[in-house]
Amino acid sequence: MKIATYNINGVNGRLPVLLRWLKEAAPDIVCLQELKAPDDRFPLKAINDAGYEVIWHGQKSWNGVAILSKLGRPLEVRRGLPGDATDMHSRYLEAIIANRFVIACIYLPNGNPWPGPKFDYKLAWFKRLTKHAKALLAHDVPVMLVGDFNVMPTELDVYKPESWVNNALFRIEAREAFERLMKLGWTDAIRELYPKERIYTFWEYFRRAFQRNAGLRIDHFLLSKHFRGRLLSAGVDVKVRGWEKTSDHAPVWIELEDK
DNA sequence: ATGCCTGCTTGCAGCAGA
Repeated sequence: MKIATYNINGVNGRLPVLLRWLKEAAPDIVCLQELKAPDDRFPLKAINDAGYEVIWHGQKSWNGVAILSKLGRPLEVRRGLPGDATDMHSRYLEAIIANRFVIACIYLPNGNPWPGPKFDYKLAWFKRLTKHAKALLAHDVPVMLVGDFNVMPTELDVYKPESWVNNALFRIEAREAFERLMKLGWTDAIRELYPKERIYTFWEYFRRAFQRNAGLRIDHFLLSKHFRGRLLSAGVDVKVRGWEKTSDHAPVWIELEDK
């Protein structure tokens, strides 16, 4: 079973890229972030025609998440992260896949500029996520948190760490929040298989970042202990970042042994 | 320190992204 995450940066503007990648990579499950479209502008027919059932939570202009599946329609269990009824951003969607596991599609706030209210919102969101993640783990069923966490966990995840220390994606408070989440018992799937390699999932549009491989690793798969021993492979479809009209993120994927 | 690019908007310049 192949599961992917892809910050698409505009699901309609990038639709040709998305469809081409879906056809080539053929993942069974896909978490999308940054749809940048309201619910009624989601390209449902194109996604269905590509062979996927889908649930989505859109929003005008910004944010928006979706879960695509070839294994039957995802059974939605939650839209929106609990803990703040006033938070209207579409950043969290949780579903059960094929009665086998829970998947949470996550688009964690960017948080820039630091310092400021956006950074405070990021940390607050992180705190809510960690609390909810703890509750999820308490159910003792297979669960994974998948998506754009907008955090580089370590210096290995940044092409030039010293120039990012005051950026919301790499501020120590954000890294510590990520670590607190991880300490609940999650496995970072990419790092599990590649503990020491420089692996990036995002490259800025400017400064010829992609050509220079000046990238960041901010899209992650966090797996509960139930998946131990089932992680077969993982990777980043880097070439997609080089396509015309592409997102600034590349798709990231893992392959799990079927059970 | 800022902008670099890019998508989105009851758009045409400003915001957000990372």
